[in-house]
Amino acid sequence: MRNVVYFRNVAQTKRTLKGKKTTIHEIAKALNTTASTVSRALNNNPRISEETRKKVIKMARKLGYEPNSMAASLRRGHSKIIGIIVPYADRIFFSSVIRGIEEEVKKSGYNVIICQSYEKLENEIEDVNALMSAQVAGIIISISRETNKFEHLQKVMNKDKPLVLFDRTTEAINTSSVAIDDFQGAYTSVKHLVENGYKRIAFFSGNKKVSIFRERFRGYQAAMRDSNLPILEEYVIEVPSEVEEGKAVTKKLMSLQSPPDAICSCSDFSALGAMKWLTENNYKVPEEVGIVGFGNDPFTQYLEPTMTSVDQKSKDMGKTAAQVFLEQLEGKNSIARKVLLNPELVTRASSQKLSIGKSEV
Amino acid sequence: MRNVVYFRNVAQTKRTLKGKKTTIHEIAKALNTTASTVSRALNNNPRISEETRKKVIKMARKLGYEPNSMAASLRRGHSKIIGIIVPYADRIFFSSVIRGIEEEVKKSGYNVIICQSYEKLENEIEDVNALMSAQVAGIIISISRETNKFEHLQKVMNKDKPLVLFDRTTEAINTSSVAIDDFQGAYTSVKHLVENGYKRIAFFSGNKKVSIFRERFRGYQAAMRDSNLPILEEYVIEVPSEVEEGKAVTKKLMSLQSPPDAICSCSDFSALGAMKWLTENNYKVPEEVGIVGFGNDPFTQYLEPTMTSVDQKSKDMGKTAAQVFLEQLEGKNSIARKVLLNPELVTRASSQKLSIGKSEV
DNA sequence: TAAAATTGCGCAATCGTTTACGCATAAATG
DNA sequence: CATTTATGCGTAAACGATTGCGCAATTTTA
Repeated sequence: MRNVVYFRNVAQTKRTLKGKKTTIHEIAKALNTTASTVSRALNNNPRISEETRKKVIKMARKLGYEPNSMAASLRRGHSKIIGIIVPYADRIFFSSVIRGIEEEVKKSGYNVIICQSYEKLENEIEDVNALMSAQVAGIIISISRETNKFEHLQKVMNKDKPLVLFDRTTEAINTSSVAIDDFQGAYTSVKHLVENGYKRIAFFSGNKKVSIFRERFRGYQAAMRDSNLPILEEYVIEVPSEVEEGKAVTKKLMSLQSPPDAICSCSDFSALGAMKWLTENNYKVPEEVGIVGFGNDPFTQYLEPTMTSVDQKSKDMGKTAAQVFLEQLEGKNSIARKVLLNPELVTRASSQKLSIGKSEV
Repeated sequence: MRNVVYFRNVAQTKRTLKGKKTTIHEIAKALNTTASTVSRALNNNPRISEETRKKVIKMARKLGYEPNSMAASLRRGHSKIIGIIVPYADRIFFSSVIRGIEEEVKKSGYNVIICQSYEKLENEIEDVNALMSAQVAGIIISISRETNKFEHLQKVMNKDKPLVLFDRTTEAINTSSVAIDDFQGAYTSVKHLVENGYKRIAFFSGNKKVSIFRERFRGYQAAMRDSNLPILEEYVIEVPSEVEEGKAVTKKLMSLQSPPDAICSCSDFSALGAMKWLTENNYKVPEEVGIVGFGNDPFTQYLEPTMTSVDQKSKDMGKTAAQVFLEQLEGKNSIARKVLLNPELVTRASSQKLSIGKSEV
């Protein structure tokens, strides 16, 4: 089952010019000075004359000097590398956050090293160890679903290294975090549905053990209450974030005596399942049933009808996490920050039975 | 425009236990031996007795020893970190490859550090420098569209560090690469369309300056020729990978005197544009026009109709790139390998006007 | 049983920087 | 003009591991 069509082996140019990598010592020797002067010149230390600095830089270039940041890091006690741990690096949400972080920290000369926990606590712990061993400047992490112990994270803090949680946060350790306001996300979704004339609004919940899902559920409850709508027990269902699950649940929901006329979901995928089942069974979306997803996965904009969804501001989240991290790193404040970002409801066709073209009631 | 709802500042526990990180020297002292013995014991050096090894490991654990891999790397001359450079880390294709690489190299104790070139040669060069400075073991890269000089990559090779290209490769430097067989991908797509009864097959090409697109075009040509179908000049169009572009081009195509009855696209997005325009204008897909995309982006499976597309084997590609890299690293062969993976045509509804339910003509 | 090989471990150099100290010389201050 | 203060740079000790070399003690081989 090797997926290889053909290998082609090409003789490779013998690498000859072994060129002994040049260090600051060579530069010093060439300039008849010492390594300390060179180091200082290269690091813009004010205690060096402009003249010397110029000469050093010139010679460095001439000799093709390339700094060894590992040696520097060893001496300094930490590197300019930031560890990131996510459950999966190829989920659009996480890869987008990663991109946001990378963009932001690069400005300050940092790089990021990526680890995946695959939702396993065990992997997460190993990753933390590997990162600490690599002497990262600190860690930015979205904890795995499984994580219920936090010694490994506490250890990071004990070493005085910045630790920033994002999206999947916890109150169990006292450190900075960045997340979206999940309550607000769900609240806005429901309000939007109400404004568009839907009244019997079902809720696809997530695992209530996870705080972000509890928050979203609270948002749903509050919005329903504020809209003077009843919260029916049979309308609130825990649905895994899968298309098929969404289909199955929708089928059940629609066979109730009094089926819902809208679905507010905690996941784009279960929302998609709902939409698929409905259209396959000749229900009109959004005319008969309105749908709002959560996550604003790219696919939502390509569906027919296009799907309204809550955007989680992933890139912003990355950027903000990076900022909080760097702030912590500069050591300005040893105070834990809890940042909540505003989610954005991206309204599309699936939730607007009224006034197609207009925006609100 | 700061997207912050509220900050909450929480007093942070004063970190007291400064605990002087323990090194192999402390372990040695505690055991009344030397650092070399400890180092050897910890690294499974055969020249150490099992008894001593046991004692060392026990003491290491007791003292909460954590290795400083930077010190080790400095001594060794390279770290156990692999640099990855991609145009964008949040594109599903790249993030998927990254995941594949990470999964594979982790087994050998390596970590990956991610850089983004944003399709700029300038960034790519800077990234290479940063990675070299960080003393990475080597680099795995998908070059930017802009990259037309290769000194920065040659430099990596000159330092005897493995360099592996993936997807976006080049013949300009003599190093290993992993890509899919783009010719085959397009060829199979067209053959599939022919087998499903389509004859007037248009081709959405990419930028012909890029080799992967040239290959795909060759695949299209060959398949048409092998099927005894004419290649009409007006059916071959260079279309940027955008939904709107796909729409516009399709509109033009369908207003030809003799419009195509199928579209083979080099991009899922332009293919989606085609499909959107067609359904919006009351053409039936796949009955009147068949469509095949390229990339197998996740959204293709959620469309209505579901879209046939060529899967680029991104995770496999990552895995393979990692394997080739590690092989190169072990230094077994200083021979450049050019690996081509087989793409996989994922057949769905958009390309099968015949025999819905059956598989072939 | 003498010679050779193996085992187990210590010594000390090394990887390439950074940085606390110290010491001149020059400039600023009173 | 005598003190400070500032400027510019060298000395040498880290940072924490790895490893070639050497030397006993033990085991194997002939």
